[in-house]
Amino acid sequence: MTQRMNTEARREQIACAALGLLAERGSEGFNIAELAESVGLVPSAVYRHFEGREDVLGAALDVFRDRVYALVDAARNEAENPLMALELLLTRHAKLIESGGAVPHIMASMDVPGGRADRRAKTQGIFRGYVARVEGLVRDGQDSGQIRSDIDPTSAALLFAGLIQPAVQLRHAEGERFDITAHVARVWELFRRAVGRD
Amino acid sequence: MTQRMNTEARREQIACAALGLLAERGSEGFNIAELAESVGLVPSAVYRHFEGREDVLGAALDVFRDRVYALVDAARNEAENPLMALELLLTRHAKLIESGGAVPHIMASMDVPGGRADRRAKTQGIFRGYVARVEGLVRDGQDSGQIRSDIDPTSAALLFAGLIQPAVQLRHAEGERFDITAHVARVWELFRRAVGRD
DNA sequence: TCCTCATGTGAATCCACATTCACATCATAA
DNA sequence: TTATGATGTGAATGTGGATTCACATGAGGA
Repeated sequence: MTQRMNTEARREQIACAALGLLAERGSEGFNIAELAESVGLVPSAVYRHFEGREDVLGAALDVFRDRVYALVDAARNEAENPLMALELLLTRHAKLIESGGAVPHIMASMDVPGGRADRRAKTQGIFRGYVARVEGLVRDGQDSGQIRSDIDPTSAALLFAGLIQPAVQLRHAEGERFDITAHVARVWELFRRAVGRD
Repeated sequence: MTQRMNTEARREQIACAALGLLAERGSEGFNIAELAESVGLVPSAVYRHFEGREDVLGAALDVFRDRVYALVDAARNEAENPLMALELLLTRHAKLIESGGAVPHIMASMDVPGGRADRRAKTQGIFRGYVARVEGLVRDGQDSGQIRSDIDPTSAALLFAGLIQPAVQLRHAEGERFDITAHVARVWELFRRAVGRD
């Protein structure tokens, strides 16, 4: 038998693995059997820790939310000023995409229509929260004078989000041939010209 | 019995209906029973005209591709110059989103990972084609001097695509409360400042 | 040591769909 | 008018995957 674990640790482990599968296969291809195998369990064991498939997906999204928000907060804390925080955030997104990390990948493909209503609501909430945080950075940038004050912060935040989303798709289509780091560097210049105060 | 149709017309009708359902439910929620009902047929009748579910989805994506490309080409033909073509294209995307039209909706939520390999390849091909067309507009804009020539056309095209994608998500989350037309007008100004030659 | 509860297992079930099939019906051409 | 092929129908059938269940096992306390 597999090494036993208390349910709290197991839940966390399963949720993380689920996030990985979700990023890899999408919610359509996500299935319990593969999830169980990826953590060295038998499918039925998953039900010791979760109500069911939807519950697992919900937990995976919670992990996702925490990671995304942590990414923004880290960039905010580590950078010298709001504009540099945005740049740092952008390059970190790019790195995650390059390494196959789940976060921005899911953010981009976030099933707009798919899935149950409550799951949809959750993903949308996560996205709103992300945008709100970026919006906060934009406001700070406006206060510090780096970002033009006549710009609508929400628009700027959505523009920022849009710097990555299409790149993720293209990355998926082209694979290695599409250099996401270089792309991000270029669109960052465009973004700065769009919102910057020079 | 339902009114008979020759298989060509029926295929087209079914493919269009399938695209609608795809936009509404996503590929995860898409099912033959609902599709059949939406065109007034019984599920098994669908198999008179298609090999199976994947075949239907493929046909729906063909319709999708044609519509998207037609949208770009129309904007290109109707506008006076490349920059105005991009603006026209953007506002038309916005209108479609507002009216619940499927096109940009699917473009945004385009299952990056989900689905069978061949279906994925198809959606990616459509996206690449879209980007390539926008890229062509950008090049034209550079030739005509409206767009800075030191900009990478691919980057600009992806930035353009990114103007809409996040907006679609937010629109879905906020519903009517999010005024997509107004948003698009604002990000267009940002886009123009980013790529324009003034 | 023995009890008991939490966790893990393998073998059923269940279920939502896709898919198939034998038959009905209509259009049309001879 | 009748024969034939194309299209539609309803009732099976098949199937992948989620979920349940009876049982096994190991860890920790009495």
